[in-house]
Amino acid sequence: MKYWLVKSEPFKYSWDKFNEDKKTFWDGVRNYQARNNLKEMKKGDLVLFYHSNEGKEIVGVAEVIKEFYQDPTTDDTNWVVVDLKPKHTLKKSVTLEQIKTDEILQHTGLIKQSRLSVMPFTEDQFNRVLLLGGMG
DNA sequence: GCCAACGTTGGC
DNA sequence: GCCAACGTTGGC
Repeated sequence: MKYWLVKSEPFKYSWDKFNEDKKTFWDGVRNYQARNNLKEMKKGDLVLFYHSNEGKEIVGVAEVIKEFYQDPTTDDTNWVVVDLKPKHTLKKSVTLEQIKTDEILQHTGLIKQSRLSVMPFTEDQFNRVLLLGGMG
């Protein structure tokens, strides 16, 4: 199983909205590196949900329930989506501030490549987020 | 609102 | 194939 992190601006699509919807297809990815990451997601993989701009914190964990397929919001076959459903809400959000100063998490793409919207996490990094999020 | 980082586009 | 110009993202 693999681990990932996706970003969303809460203004556009928040964790709360995601929980109301019960599931969503992850659309709007228009960057090849992020797209390639989407394509590598397998059913059952766990995905951290990060609020960018507003909040700047990891708020929950989602699960991949359907692997990649053509993005229904465009005819351009370059772009794909995956289906996600909410799994856990973190007891405590893990803030960017914490991530930047944490020995394990400061090495994640969130810090090193701040513009990438879909990125892989290692198991260690993933577990560290759960621990800091009060889910350990 | 500004700016750094970085991806993409297009002229040559 | 290089590189300048431009656009977008996201932190501050």
